[in-house]
Amino acid sequence: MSLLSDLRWRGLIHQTTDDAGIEAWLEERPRTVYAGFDPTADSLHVGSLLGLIVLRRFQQAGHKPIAVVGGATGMIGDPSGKSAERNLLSKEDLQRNVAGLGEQMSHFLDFDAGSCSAELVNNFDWVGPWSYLEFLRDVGKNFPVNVMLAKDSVKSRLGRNEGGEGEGMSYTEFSYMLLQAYDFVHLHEKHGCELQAGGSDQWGNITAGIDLGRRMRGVQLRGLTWPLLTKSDGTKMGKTEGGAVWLSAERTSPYEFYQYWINVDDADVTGCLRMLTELSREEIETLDAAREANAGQRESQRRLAEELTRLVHQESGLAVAQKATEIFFGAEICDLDDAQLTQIFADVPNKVFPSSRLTEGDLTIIDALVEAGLAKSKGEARRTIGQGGAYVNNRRVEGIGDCLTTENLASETVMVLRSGKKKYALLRFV
RNA sequence: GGGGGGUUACCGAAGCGGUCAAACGGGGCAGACUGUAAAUCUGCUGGCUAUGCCUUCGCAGGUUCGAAUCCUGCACCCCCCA
Repeated sequence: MSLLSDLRWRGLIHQTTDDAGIEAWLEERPRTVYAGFDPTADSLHVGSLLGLIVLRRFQQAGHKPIAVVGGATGMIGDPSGKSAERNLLSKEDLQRNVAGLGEQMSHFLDFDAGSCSAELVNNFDWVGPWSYLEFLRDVGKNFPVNVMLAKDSVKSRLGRNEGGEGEGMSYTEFSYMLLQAYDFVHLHEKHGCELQAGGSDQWGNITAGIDLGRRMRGVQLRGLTWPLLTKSDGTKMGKTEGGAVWLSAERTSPYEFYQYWINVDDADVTGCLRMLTELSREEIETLDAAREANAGQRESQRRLAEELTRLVHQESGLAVAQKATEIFFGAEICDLDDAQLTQIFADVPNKVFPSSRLTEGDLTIIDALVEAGLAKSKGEARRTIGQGGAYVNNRRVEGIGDCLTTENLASETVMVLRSGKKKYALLRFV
């Protein structure tokens, strides 16, 4: 199957500049494709995962991917899809963020693959040296304002302003598309890049680049967009109450990441499997059929979580996430050492006690629940235990007045206390 | 300025001298069920050194053996008349 028909089947094609010809054009010989990434944070999140995966697929099909980090454009702020003016980031913040993103991308793209090696570039490198006058003369000259005003990203902001709502748009944001358009021309010149891919909200910026290429250099560039990753209820994929789901283990632990995908709705899971994983069409169709027959099995979600966690956090991260899942959902805790427990429960509040309290029988489970913050008062702790909601190392506590002893240690110095289904605390005895 | 009504636990709302740590509903917590879903069902829901003790019904006093409940003053809110 050709790359493009695979992408189509996966639902990754929203629009192309050349529906009829682009498939053959891609089959003809290896091409160079680029996608941009916003350096608004030092880590990518699920929102930008799709871009990485699309580039990865292009590379697997023998094309050369270029990931552009918007060190320059990030200073301006892309108005596409935004209702209000963006806050500008400082140069230093951007530099740090760009470095962070590069590291993450290395897990998705192969930077050492001969002629189709991936490249990571920062558009600050070529935008920075421009002087304002030069830019206006060489680039700005090619942008008819009436065309710019017709772009959706601009029209919606101006329209809102007339109605008295929204904030309109600054000249700075208005200029954003010139910078991104010029990126495309630059990449064509220096890297032979002829195709820009992006989310569907990037269409206006992509076509601006194509127009600029034609005007400045008389070349034919191409564009392709993927649909925005949304859930069946219309909200964005990759958001939790706690904020975005990040790709860095520091911001979103492998366990949380794994859990996010395990919990994807039935209605959304097939789309995620197609768009985000590299499972074959046959495998995905088998999963779909299995899910329709017995949704409770949730094999689809499990595979999705597994594939993505492995891709983002490698085999080791997946193993930790799966072990943590097993434990967080009730498996009795045994045969683990301090280091493993500390890692699995890294996100859980922990409390240190002198070990003498264990040997002297000075620590009742009631006190432990209160001191570890799992109960607001001793009364509440008593109630929880009485109702069968307290667990030590995932084994239900039977006696209300019981004391903890060294017998209860799960490993050398650690004990795991739990209240209810999910509230955990780690007790460390030193 | 005059008259009336209100202020109860996380929220809403009963209670009108003892049986009130305070009905009921929501929320929250725990349990069962289940697909780590939705719905449903059950229990709990001020604190403690715990068959008892302490603190809570706008605030401060008072009456009474006994007050969330009665009286006085204060604060805030709502309505009606000027």
